[in-house]
Amino acid sequence: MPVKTDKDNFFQKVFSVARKIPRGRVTTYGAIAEYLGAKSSSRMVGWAMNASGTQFPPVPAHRVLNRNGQLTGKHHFAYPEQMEELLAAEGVEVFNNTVKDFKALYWEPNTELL
DNA sequence: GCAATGACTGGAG
DNA sequence: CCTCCAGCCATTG
Repeated sequence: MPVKTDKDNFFQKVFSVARKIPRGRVTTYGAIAEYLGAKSSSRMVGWAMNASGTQFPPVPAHRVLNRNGQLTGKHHFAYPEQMEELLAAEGVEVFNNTVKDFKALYWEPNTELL
């Protein structure tokens, strides 16, 4: 398919998948990285999310957590509380920087999206 | 071009 | 689920 957008293609791919995360569900950086075919670049996913705040439409980065279901990136939002607020607004309970029943809310793009 | 950094992950204890 | 160790790779200085 005609893509050849630019070097920021990696970021766009991350944003594209992140926006497909259903409301009230969460996923991990590794899941997105794996879906992109670069599971080894899970760190880059996090880096891409760093630019999510500058992208439009806004990317639900609050639905992206680490493998433990922890809100590792909460500090990168406008304010740390925002991540919990957004998750709570979607019915996701957060306790001590960790999503409650994270395992049950876990959403894998390559499995449920397709 | 090398060194340091990071919103990470998997395995082992 | 928690902690420690080592690997991975794009971005930045």
